[in-house]
Amino acid sequence: MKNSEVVAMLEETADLMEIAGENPFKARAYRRAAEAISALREPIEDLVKAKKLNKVEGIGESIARDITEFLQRGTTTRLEQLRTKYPSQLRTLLEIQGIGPRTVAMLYDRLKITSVDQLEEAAKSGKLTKLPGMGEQKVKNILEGIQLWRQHQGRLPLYIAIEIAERIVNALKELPEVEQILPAGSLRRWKETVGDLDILVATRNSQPIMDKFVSLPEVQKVLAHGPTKSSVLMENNFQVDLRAVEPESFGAAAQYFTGSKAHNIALRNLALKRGLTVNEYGVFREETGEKVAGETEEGVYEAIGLIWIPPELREDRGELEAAMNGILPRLVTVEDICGEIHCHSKWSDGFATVEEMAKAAMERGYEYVAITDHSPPMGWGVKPDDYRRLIREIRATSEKLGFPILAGIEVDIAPDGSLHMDEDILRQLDIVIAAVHSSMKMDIDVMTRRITKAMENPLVHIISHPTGRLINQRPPYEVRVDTLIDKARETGVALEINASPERLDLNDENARAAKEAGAMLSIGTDAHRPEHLDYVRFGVAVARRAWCEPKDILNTKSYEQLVEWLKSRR
DNA sequence: GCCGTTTTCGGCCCGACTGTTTTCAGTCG
Repeated sequence: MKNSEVVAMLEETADLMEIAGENPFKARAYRRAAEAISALREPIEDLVKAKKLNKVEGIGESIARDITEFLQRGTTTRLEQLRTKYPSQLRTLLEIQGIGPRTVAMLYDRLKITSVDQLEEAAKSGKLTKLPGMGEQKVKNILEGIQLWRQHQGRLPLYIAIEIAERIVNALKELPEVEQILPAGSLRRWKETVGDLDILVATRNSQPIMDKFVSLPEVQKVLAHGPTKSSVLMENNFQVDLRAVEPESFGAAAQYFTGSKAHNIALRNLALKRGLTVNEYGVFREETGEKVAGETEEGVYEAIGLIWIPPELREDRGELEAAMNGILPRLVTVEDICGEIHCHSKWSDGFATVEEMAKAAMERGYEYVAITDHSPPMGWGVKPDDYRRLIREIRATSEKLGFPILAGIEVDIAPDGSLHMDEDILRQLDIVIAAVHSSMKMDIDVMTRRITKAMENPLVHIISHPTGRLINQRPPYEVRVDTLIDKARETGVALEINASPERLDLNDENARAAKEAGAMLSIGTDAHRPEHLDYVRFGVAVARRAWCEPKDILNTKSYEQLVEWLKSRR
């Protein structure tokens, strides 16, 4: 039984409890338990066997009993009872904007509506307006919500959301009323996908800003238009919220709207223990109502006895405890990166010459670049004889430019774990990156062995995009990441954080596990054009979300240190 | 249902917006 199945059970229980109108705090307890389980790194069955289940914060006697029963029977008595009152397919209705658990329950109790189709039918036939609290406008909103639900696109990849955010920020900051403007939310935390965008402005006169915002040309629909908050849908139904606050509250609002939700709840609870309440306007003493912070984010954290926490860490994954003890990591930055160590040239599937890629690295202030073109059997892979010529070109270009260019390769790992390139060539190369590009539907153990075998090869320095996922396009192949991490620590092979924005592979959680295990990580952009070198910011973001410091990242090393490290593998 | 450096009972994050309400419930983030 996978942990994710337990999470699904807990979430279904929580949803049905809310629909059934049970004590909302009970439902929240189930939701918190679901979050706790999904953050677990070990199989939940191990915890049950060790009788450590209720050691997990948020899981008490009762939920522990549910989980144990679920592992034995595949369901729980509680869930079965809830399902007799309200069928589980009602949960789909909760996905429609504007419909919550109270409405779902009423729709079912009064009209036996269980599906989106039935809801649409009832809305169109006028049955809904006969229900309490249902007016014409609400029915209209429900119909629109259904339409949106049908064409729902899900979360946008970070790099696309960033472009949208930058466009909006640039348009709004022209207004003289805007004193400060900041995209907050999961975008500011550099989460790999963004569900919606929260933009914050500091102003003393919000109306002109709100009016301009809701009438931006890209806006498809206005969901809300008030003096402190407006919400719109952009193309692809991407929701953008704009919030306005007074400058005195900007820090508190930035903190609040950056989230994550879990971080904020934990922060508020911590504040309450110290007699303080926190909201988006500031930090206040509970007794007197006196405001003690709010203008800056640093001040908000300081008032609660914490040092400022970088947004990338705000996921309630231990950052509050660390900040309380003043031991937050000194997170790696783009400026710490000394060179690009994964990119391609025209020799394989890139679009620029070796020289153009090297110049792009020089322009970015790097100390070095590694050209790592593909091997066969990739269709565009460089054949062994050509690779010898490529190495000569790299050496000559490096000399001509007076700039260190490492000769490298991104060599394909065959299904049996061998490498698709002649060994004498691999020996001549300064840096060897190995990666899986084919036969991705293997058994998990075979795939794990395939990659660990490549790691055992002393010619290999780095494993690129270790899980093969493409965000919103392709799930990771089945592989035991924990085993790869163990092998990385054992062999000294680095695991890559591939910074290509569609990959971000390793992801933040796996990268953090690797960091904590003491494995080396590298950040490579996998650039196929000079401008792709700028993807480094996405790779650094993953590393920061993984709590990485400069020492954890291979290419924060100087050229000399890197060469020494590469040679030590041989 | 969970939890405890005030508590084993009584709290649980909290404010804005909308649409329906004559003062508030539901939803959302």
